[in-house]
Amino acid sequence: MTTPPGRRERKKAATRRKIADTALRLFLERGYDAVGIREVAAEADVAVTTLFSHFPSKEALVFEQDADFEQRLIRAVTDRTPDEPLVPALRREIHALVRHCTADSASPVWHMVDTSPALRAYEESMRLRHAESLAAALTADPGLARTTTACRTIARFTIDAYALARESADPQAAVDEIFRMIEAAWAVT
Amino acid sequence: MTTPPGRRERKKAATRRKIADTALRLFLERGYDAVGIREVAAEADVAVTTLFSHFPSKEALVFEQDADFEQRLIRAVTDRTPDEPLVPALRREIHALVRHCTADSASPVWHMVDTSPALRAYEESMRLRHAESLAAALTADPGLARTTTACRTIARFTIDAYALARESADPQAAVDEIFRMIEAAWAVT
DNA sequence: GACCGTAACACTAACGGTTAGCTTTATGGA
DNA sequence: TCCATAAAGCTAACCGTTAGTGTTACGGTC
Repeated sequence: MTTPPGRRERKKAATRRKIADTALRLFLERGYDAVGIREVAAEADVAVTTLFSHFPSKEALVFEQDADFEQRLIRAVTDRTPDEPLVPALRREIHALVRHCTADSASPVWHMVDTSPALRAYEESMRLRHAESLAAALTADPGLARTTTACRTIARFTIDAYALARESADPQAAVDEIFRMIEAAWAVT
Repeated sequence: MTTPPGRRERKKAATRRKIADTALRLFLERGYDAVGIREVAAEADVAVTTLFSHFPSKEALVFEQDADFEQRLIRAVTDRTPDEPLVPALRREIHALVRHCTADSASPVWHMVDTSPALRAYEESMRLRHAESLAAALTADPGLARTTTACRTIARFTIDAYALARESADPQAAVDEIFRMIEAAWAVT
């Protein structure tokens, strides 16, 4: 634990980043389906097996920051001030996440995701994992005191809000509209 | 429409059923991952290309009745009596669907689904399609008069209810609990 | 009843993602 | 200095899936 990132770990991180950057660049230049794994590996100057030791699948190359999304959601629950109610905290975080991924700079990536069935399917199963993590955080919060089913339901609804808002013409308004519904749903539990 | 299924169509249906039955039998006997497509095709005595002309993917072999699920959901909306409110109609249908797929006879299949990541991912993207169809039916219902976002939201929530209930220890109770939340969400739109 | 368009099926060969098995390199600690 | 081990590499395949190209047999038409 006394090791301020050693050379080994730095090299590993560099390899990982080089692979991800190369992959994203090629995908955006020529299309996700038109670029093969062998090509990404060659361009990043690594072996195919190395690529797969850093990323579990081709789709995962596109969702590199996967874990960030999950962490932010969970922190929105665990790091909120003791008197702040749950749903507004979730809404605030979803607002921020939607704003982040509908920003102009991120738009080419999301356009690519939206037009590739494989990427859409992968994203959806990712979101499911996030919903499960969020549900676990809700269940663990002693201030909430709801059933497991209620927690899992609100977690799913929250992820739904993100997904629906992202596809909406007016994402921020959609978040508000859906969260009014979530607020009501939470209130009856 | 005056054609009482000709021989051609009967043979096609027979081939389709033979493939699906063979696949399900092999999958249950030896595990989904342990049985390859070439093996299913050989056992059903068809060419691999024939198999893929009947089913779009290996996973689709397991979810043969896919379309039924979707149709039932939509009919629950369109075929309800003019004065019956929406949410109870949806709840009734989800109750029936959950009962159907948690029946003892269906349990081995669902256990297989639950233990195969590929099948779970496929099921989830199937449900998404169903949610979109349901949302379209809701949007088209002149008696509802809600925003597109509200319709899509309720459609997703309904699918969530199905998915969560199926995994719950007491599925019927879970449906009721989640639908109390959906009822409240619908009421505020 | 012969005839033709076509739907269903078959065969081969390949492509692209993914993995197993094994070797090589280089880093961090003893 | 030397060893254990993590990282990366190479080969060779497996598996789902598809394109390309016939071949058969059904169904409607003359």
